Amino acid sequence: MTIPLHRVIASELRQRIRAGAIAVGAALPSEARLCEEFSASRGPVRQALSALREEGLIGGGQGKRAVVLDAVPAQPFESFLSFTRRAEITGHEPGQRLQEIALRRPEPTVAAVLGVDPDDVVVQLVRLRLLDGRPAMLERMTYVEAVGRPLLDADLDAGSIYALLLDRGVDLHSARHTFDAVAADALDARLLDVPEGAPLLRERRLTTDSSGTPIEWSDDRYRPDVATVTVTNTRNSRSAAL
Amino acid sequence: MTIPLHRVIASELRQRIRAGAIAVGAALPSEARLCEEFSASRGPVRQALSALREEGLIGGGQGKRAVVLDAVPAQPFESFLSFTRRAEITGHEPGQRLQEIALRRPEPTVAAVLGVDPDDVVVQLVRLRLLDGRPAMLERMTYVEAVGRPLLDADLDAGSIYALLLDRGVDLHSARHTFDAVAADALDARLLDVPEGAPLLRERRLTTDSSGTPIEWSDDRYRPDVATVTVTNTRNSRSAAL
DNA sequence: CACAAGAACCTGTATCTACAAGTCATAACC
DNA sequence: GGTTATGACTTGTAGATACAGGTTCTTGTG
Repeated sequence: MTIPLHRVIASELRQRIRAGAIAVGAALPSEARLCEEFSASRGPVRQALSALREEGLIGGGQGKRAVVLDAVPAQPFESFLSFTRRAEITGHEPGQRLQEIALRRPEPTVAAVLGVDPDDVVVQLVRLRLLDGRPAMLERMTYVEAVGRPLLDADLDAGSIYALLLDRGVDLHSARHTFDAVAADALDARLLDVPEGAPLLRERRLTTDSSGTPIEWSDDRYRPDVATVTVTNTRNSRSAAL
Repeated sequence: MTIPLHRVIASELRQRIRAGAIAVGAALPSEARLCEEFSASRGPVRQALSALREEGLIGGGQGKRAVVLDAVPAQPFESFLSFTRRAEITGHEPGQRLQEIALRRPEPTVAAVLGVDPDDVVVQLVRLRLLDGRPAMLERMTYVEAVGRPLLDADLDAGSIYALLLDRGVDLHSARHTFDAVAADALDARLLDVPEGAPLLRERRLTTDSSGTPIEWSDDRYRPDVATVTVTNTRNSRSAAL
């Protein structure tokens, strides 16, 4: 399993930036230097720089050397999808309490979003997520039957559903997240321990496989004191992290 | 002013996808075909496909042809930054009412974020943004003096500050947006016409030039019924739009 | 000394070539 | 008939080369 050269270069540069070997505000070595250093042609070097640019780590312009904008990159795919990973990275103790899991026919709107027949069954679950033992987020998830059925037999208080699905070879490829603000309803208020009507950050998420077939639809509500979304965009790109 | 070939290819493909000439779920032509069609080598073609991938428009994998995931791309940089552009794209009539513009010394926290001395002056303004004549967003912006001073003489009820700054050659390059939910305070409630305590989507934004020097700090609060943030991420990338 | 011209350097764009590695449909085989 | 192998096709990676266009420092001139 050989790692592509452009990934090696990107990782190395990321590490130097994170470690402070190249300070924020300082310029990276020129492409020519990097080519020498890694014994590579300009192709892989530019691919690596392009990746860092997408992550919001570096900026620059034609004729100018690339400049370090930030030492902490937006986190990669897994951490964006997984509450558990995110908690680990930020040094908190993740936890969860399953409230309900059910096999039922979806509401028409949910069926439409997932692209399934309203007469087909789906797997729905409600789970309270904890950080260091305190309520942080309430998730209401709906899975298409093929993907969700194995969840009925799994220990969902144990850890990350995302990791579990990856283990089973489910092709989680892309996700569209929509964020807005809502007032806490009765269930939110009780489980998240906030007053009814308190502002919550809502994330609605549609996850699809690599051919675009929907797999999961979720409505997650965060206490705003424990989670924010961060999006970084430069002139030709965007990049985000929770 | 010649437009780079890879941009031409990307625009053309984007247009075909938006127009439905290539349906959602269908496969794009192979790279070899696109090379023939645009009389290009694989370089520009792959650059174009990579751009569409970043936007969440297409997906795919090694050996497989690229597949259309979505007909509506996350909008590019300008629209992410500019309320005015965004409104135009979505077919609404943007408007604004300047509440206040002032030259004053910043609070310590704001000074720290912008990297200016607390004894330096900054330009602060409060503006209510409207969609089709109805209150949609309240923005509280702080500019470093060099950039903000010209704003004192400009007609800020006329249109986009972003466009105005670009005209003056200000190097707006990248921005970091942080989203969360807050309860409306007294000023929010009065101007946005919502009850005090109602949930609002808050965007805090730090805009920098291409060398990473901060230019603007802003606290924008949206009525959640008029704005959501959408983030699309695929296995190796992230991309976002309001 | 100030300013302008030039050289050196850097990134952006594009082409051609070659091979590795994954997917898919067809054909041959048991 | 079902299963496996083969081959065509496709994308991913990497190299070498060339030139355009922007930035920056240096040098020479008024």
